[in-house]
Formats: sequence, C-alpha cells, structure tokens
Amino acid sequence: MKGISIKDIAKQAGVSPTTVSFVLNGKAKEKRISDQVSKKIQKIAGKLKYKPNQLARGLRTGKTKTIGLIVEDIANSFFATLAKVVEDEADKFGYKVLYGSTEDNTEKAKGLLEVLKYRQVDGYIITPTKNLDKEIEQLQSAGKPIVLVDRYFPQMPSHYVVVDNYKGAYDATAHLAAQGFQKIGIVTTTSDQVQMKDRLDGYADALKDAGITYNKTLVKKLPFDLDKDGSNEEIKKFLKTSKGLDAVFFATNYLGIRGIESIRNLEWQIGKQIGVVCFDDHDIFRLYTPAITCVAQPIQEIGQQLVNILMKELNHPSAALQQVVLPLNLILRPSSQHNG
Amino acid sequence: MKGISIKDIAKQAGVSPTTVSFVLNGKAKEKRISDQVSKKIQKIAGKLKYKPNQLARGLRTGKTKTIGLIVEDIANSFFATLAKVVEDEADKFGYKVLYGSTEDNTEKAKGLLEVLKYRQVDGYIITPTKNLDKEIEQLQSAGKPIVLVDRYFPQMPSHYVVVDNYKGAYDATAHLAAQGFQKIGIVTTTSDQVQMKDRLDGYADALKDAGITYNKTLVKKLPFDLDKDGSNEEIKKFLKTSKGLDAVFFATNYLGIRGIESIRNLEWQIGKQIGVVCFDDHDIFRLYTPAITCVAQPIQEIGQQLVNILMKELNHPSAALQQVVLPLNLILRPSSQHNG
DNA sequence: TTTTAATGTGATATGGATTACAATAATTTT
DNA sequence: AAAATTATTGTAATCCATATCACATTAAAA
Repeated sequence: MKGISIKDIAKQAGVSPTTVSFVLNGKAKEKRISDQVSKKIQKIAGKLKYKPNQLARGLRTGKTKTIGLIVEDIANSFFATLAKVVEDEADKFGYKVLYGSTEDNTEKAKGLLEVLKYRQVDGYIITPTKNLDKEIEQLQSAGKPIVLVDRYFPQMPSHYVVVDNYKGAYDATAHLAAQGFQKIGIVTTTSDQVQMKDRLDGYADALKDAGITYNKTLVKKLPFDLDKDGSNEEIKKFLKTSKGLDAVFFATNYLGIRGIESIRNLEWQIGKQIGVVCFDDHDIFRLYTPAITCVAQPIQEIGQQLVNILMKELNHPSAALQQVVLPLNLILRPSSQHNG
Repeated sequence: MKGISIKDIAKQAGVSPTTVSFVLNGKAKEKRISDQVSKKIQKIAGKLKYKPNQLARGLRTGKTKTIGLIVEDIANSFFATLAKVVEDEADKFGYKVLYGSTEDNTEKAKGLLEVLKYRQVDGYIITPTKNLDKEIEQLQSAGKPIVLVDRYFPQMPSHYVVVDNYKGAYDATAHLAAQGFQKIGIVTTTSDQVQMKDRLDGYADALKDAGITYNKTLVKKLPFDLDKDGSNEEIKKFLKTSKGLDAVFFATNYLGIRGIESIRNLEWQIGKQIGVVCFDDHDIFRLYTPAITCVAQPIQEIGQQLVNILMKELNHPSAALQQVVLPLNLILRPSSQHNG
C-alpha cells in the first residue's frame, strides 16, 4: 500500500538517505560515492522497485515533469491528434501532459492557466485565445517555458510552432482561381487573431493576383461559439444570397464540415455548382463524394517540434526565440475541379 | 515568482499556520476559531490571492486532485469527445485529468498505469486492454477508485460505465434484416474483450431471430494495429470474396470509416449494392452520401456518469458496485435502406 | 612531522500544507 | 476561591526527496 521511500533503501543499505539520493540521481561520481556503496544501493532500489515520489521531488525541486497543453477544443480532430502526438513525444522525455480546452474563450483560458500554474507544470504548450498575451507574458517572466501553437501574438516575442497560414490560404484560393472559378467566397471565423488574419490575407492576395476583385460581401465570418445548427443556417443564407458565387474556401476544418452539410442541405452539387476547398484535412474530406480539396497541416511535425522546443527550453533555456513556420500541403481532390 | 504560502498569510494575520489551514479548509467552526480571526484570515488570503500548493498538500494528504484517464486512442473522435466531457465534469469537482492512449496494447497500458500510480492520481477512468485485469485489481485493492469504460472484465467485480453493445448490435443487424438484406456480414476487431464479443453475439442472435443462418465466413476480424492501408486491403478482399454479400455491419467507428473508404475504392454504391450500418456515430456518417445508419453512443452521458461515480467513490467509498449500462440509439439513414 | 587536500558520507534544513497534541486564556462549576 | 471546563490558538512532527554544509578519515604534499 505505502510506497517505498528513499529512507527504506537507506536503512537496508545501512547508509544515509542523502547517499541514496545521490546515487539514484546519477550523482554518485560527482559526489564521489564509492562504487561498492553505489552498486549496493542500485541493487536494493531495484529489488524494492523504488519509484521516487514525484510530489516530494516536485515540492523540493520545483519540477513536476508535467507539461500543460491548452488547446482550443480537444474534441476537434486536429487538436485531438495533436494531443496524441504531444503525449507520445513528451513521454519520451518522461513528461506527462495535463490538458484543457479553451473553447476559444479567454476567461476559460485564463482559468486553465491559473490551475496549471498552481499545479506547477514545468512548461506550457498553448493555443492562445485573444487577449491572453498578458497572462502568457507573466508566465514567461516567471521563467516558465511556453511554446505557442496554431497562432501567436505578433507584437509579443515568444516561441511558437505554426503553419504558413498565409501561403496555405493563398495556394488554396489561387488554385480555385486557376481552375476558372470567378466568384470565390470565404467562410471564416470572427477571430482577428493572426492565424485567421493570415488566412484571410492569403485569400485576398490570391484573388488580387488572379485579377479578381476582392468583394467584402463574399467574406462570411462566424463566431466560434455559434452552434452547429446556427452555423448551418448562416452558411446557407450566405451561400444563397451571394449571387453568382461559384466557389468557397472554408477557413477551418469544422467550418468545412458544417459547410459541406449546408451545401448538402441546399442540394447543391459540390464540384459542379460550387467549388470547395478547406483548410485542414479530415477523414470526411478524403471520403466525401466528391472528395474535398484541402490544405493539410503536418500535425505530427507540429507536435514533435512543440515538444522538442519545450524540452530544449526546460533544460537549457536560451535567449533565442524558436519560431517555426511549417509548410502546408495542398491536396487536390475533385471538389475544386471546375466543371468537374 | 514564488507563490504565496500559508506562512505568509499567518505572518500577516499574526496567527499560526495551523489556524490559517483550519480556516481555509473550512474547519473554522469545527476547530472553534473565532469569527474575528477567521474573517481576518479569509480577507488576507483573498487579498494575496492565495492558492494552495497542490504538491505540498498532495504530499501530506496523499490526494492530488488529479484523475488518470486511459483511453484506447485519444485521436479517435469517440475518445476525444469523451476526454472533453471528462475534463469538463472533473473540473466541476476541482479535478484535473492526466491522459494516455493504450493503442490497445497491454504493455503500453501497464506502463501508463505505473506512471499514473507513482504520480499518485486519486482515481482512474480506464478503457482496459486485454489482460489488464490483474493490474487493475492490484490498484483496487490498494484502495484506488477505478471506473472502467467501454468494456470491463466479466469475471472481475468493478465499477463500470458501458453501453448495451449486445442490443446495439442486435438492433443494427435486425434492422438490416428487416430491410430485406439477406447476406449480412460483419467487420469487427480481433479483440475478444466483452464489448466486441457482445457486438458479435448481438449480430449473430439478430440473424438467427431473422431466420438467417450464421455464416462464419461473413465475419471478418481485423487487428487493432493494422494500419489504414492494410485494413482497406483486407476489407476489400473480404467484400469481394464474400459472394452475394448485400450488407455489412461495421463494429467500430474507425472500421466503419475504413469500410466506407474500401467500398468507395471498389466503386460499389452504398445503399444500392450494399447496405451499411456502423457502430458509433461520426460526422462522416451523418454527412456521407448516402448518410450512414449507425448506433450512436451517448458520449455526454457516459462521461458524466464516469466522473460522477468516480467522485462518489473518492469521497464515500462504498461496497456497492456501480455498473451502468446505457442504451444506444439506432439512427436510421439511407445507407441501410434496401434498394434505396 | 605537520599541514593540506582529497575522499566518502551523514546531519540537517528546506519546500508547503496538514494534523496530533500541547498550551493558554476565558468561563463555569463547586 | 479553587477546580474543572471549554474556547482558542500554537508547537512541532509529518509527508519524501534533495541540496547544502559539515564532518571524519585517509592520502598526499610541504
């Protein structure tokens, strides 16, 4: 029932707890513990299957070997997959993960940060919400390593791993234009954070470069917390009232999923009546008929980079900012073929 | 940088740490601390924004206010959604969640249990793998509350929250039969754990009750760790070589997703050439053309029950076993309409 | 031979909260 | 007025690992 403590080992080995601690923490050489004693302690620890009490160790050292993962929504396939990668990678370093979803709500995010803070996680991987920069800066200046993901604050120095949202959106839109679509709309979120802003900019610039005039009425913004049915209504209304609209770019995976549903409700033929491209891949996009062209994020790579950067910062904090922008992959499928 | 400790409050209030502890833990009355002192302490604690150090508290009390969540695969939408519900529910009680994925691998599961154990989580929610019963029993007899989910060990007493797999599979299969399908196959996993066994039994009994002979060659079992491409090959082979097969029941959501992909690769028309029903709902099933009939799990309810039972056991351990079997909901869609 | 240095290990304080027990002051009882 | 209660609060031990400093012993250097 009770755990084996360092004292138990010390008693059995006939040495002091200090010596045991040194040996088990690999400081035997440094602290000049004799090989004899060292081996004896190792052996006893092995026999008793000693596992250090992480609470006690954490209390003393201030390190909990735990990282906090704050995502927008763990139920979203992108973040769920990311969580899995992060879990696996962190495990390689002996770290566990405490997670939380913000629902894109700043108050909820602040709450999560606070809980994680007084649970003393060693470092954070955060998908920040709007206005979370102050809290993040506070943590940073308290010496806590933080790596942002999916988005960041342009005016605030920080480590981050993001994707090239601008280019992704640009490529997606340019592709639609190249296919001959003329009136290309975008369904995005009301968020004015950098990742959405970049996507919108990419969309706008691609239009411009294709000689198509940017038309404000073809930009539909939906709030994150609008539910499925509400979104569907809004999207349907947008599609119906945008006369001549022949293609849409959905700026997130869940908007894409809702978009497909809306288009289906309207009984429009994707590919024939309306071209579709979506940001972020998803099983649905691959399997839908017709399959949906998308801009795929390298989730595996994102997760690995996140954890690697965090571990580096935990072990050898450096002044240099690690800012990674990963390329996206435009996957062509029938949904964006004109007259397909 | 440093946190506010109980000592800081004690100093400011001019009392001992003991008194502060009593007051902040709501034991003021019980320990007969005067209202005056009590209020003063509360006020100071509020002003300093005191947050107890969970490590220290955990070390002393043995309670970490953390629960371990072990799922099969956090990237799977069912488990991801469940994780979110569990997170939200646990939060209501002030608990945080440490999670891990087993990949249906017993060794990995054992590793997770061990890590969670020496991290001293207070309780567990576990999707057990095969042969994990011994480890679970050990934890139970060490007094750790455990609630199993999705599956359990029939010969081992434990708390659990599962769904009525037998009836779900029965209803799904019976529905196919009622629609006039004659040669109904099932694609399931090689797992012989109870949830899969029940699904297979439900399938078999429904066939029998419909006067259809159970045909062993119409049962295709795939190992969990077979990758997407491998599964697709196997499923295609199965579909092609089962002469006269006119409907399939996929026993898990990921098998269903792969099944749809396989059928699509074969260029068969779901609904027309082959009826399809799947266990577990998914965005894809709702949106696919034709939409896929499925047996939907009440994820919200599952998560709530899990956390509620766990909290009850954490606070007032009882001898009674909480064993919840939730009903499933057969959602009819075009994929299972004969000649549809 | 004496001093200095190296070697190997232990005693103790620390981190922060909880709790068994002790202690003091205030009140009531006899 | 002395004794017995009761009301309030404090002291110190505890959970366990770790870091600092100290100490004893032996070997090397002066």
